Amino acid sequence: MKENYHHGDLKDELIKTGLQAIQENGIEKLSLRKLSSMCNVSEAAPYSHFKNKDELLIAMQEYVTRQLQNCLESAYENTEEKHSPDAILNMGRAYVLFFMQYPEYYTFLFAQPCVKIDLSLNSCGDSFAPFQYYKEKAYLVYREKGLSDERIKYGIIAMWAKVHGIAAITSMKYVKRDFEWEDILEKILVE
Amino acid sequence: MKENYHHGDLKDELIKTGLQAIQENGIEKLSLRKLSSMCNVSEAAPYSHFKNKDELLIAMQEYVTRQLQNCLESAYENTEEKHSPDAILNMGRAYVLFFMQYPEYYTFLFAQPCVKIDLSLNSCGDSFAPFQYYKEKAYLVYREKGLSDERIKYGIIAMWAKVHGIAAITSMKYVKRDFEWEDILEKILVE
DNA sequence: ATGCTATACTTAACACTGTTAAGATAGGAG
DNA sequence: CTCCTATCTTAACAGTGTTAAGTATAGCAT
Repeated sequence: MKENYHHGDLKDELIKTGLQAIQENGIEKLSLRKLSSMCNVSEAAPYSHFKNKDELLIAMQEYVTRQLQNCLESAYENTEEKHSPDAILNMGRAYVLFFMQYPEYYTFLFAQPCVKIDLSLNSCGDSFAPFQYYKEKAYLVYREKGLSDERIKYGIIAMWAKVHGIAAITSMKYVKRDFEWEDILEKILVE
Repeated sequence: MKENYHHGDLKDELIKTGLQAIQENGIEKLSLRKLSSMCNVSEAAPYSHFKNKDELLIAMQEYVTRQLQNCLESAYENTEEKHSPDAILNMGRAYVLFFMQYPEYYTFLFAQPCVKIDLSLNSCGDSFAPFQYYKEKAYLVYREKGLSDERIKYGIIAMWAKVHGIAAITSMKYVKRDFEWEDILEKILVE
């Protein structure tokens, strides 16, 4: 029977239902065994597709990171003047909004010891892709302004700190919903 | 024997050696049983002092929060002109430095579902004490400048976002050590 | 079609986790 | 001294990640 053996798409289903479970109950409530039974599969089945739980979590993180990346890209593509500060603001909005839509993702992405985030300006390797993308686009904006490389570097990191800071705060539990993050973002991001 | 029964100070020792363990290996590697054996005590001993593991973690979080609070207070007390922007900058430095000294504390404090952080301006209840303190002192600074209450409110939250953002980034694993957070903080915090 | 083989799965077991129930100990109050 | 209460121990439970050994199936070669 196809019911039992050869699920066909278990690897993907583990990632997707795992992320579903995280959205609902947070990363801490997710166990490999519960996830397995959600997929109608025995407890050891995931080990055919992932070396261990961490490898599955990394795959899930990569999936989320790609989603976030897509949000940033479409935010950038939808700005008319791509070299204007609007580009930075729009991406910032997208970044914050992403973690407001999926508050559990913030902890999942950044509190787990898997994702590598590199903040040096000249990093191109295994950096956090959304920041990499953000950096490149922001560079174009700041360059248009005629800023020195030194100032651009500081500007980019400062911008990242502000955007990421708002995201960190908004995705915290017990943060009141009347938090006017969008106004604040506009005020501190555009200078 | 005093060796076995009536440890005498177990509650405090659990908190302190627990935090020691977190500093070294992070919150994820800390188990109640290992912690118990570190304190030369059986696995069920902590339950005489805490209802469950979460209650112990909350006590540990409160301990760390008090430490952080002390850092902020002495940073404020050590600024000559208490109503100048220097006060805000000094507290920001203290905040970031705290999480650079104990990088594991950031995840422990903010990724755990225990600490409540309330961001509305008029909150006085179970808010995050360091932010509460930060808010009060910053209010005095902004008031000195003659800003409107509306602008003060935004200013404070924006400031908090920037400081907390830098702290979030610096305490991430894989963040290069050449991250000039102090320069950046000075540039984005003083306006 | 048959048989082979690699892949995907199951079952059973292991060590470890948090937690609880029951009982043992010790220090202090009467 | 006796009893009481707080503090601790031992033993057990269910749940966790992980591994070893075995089973089933799909796809391939023959």
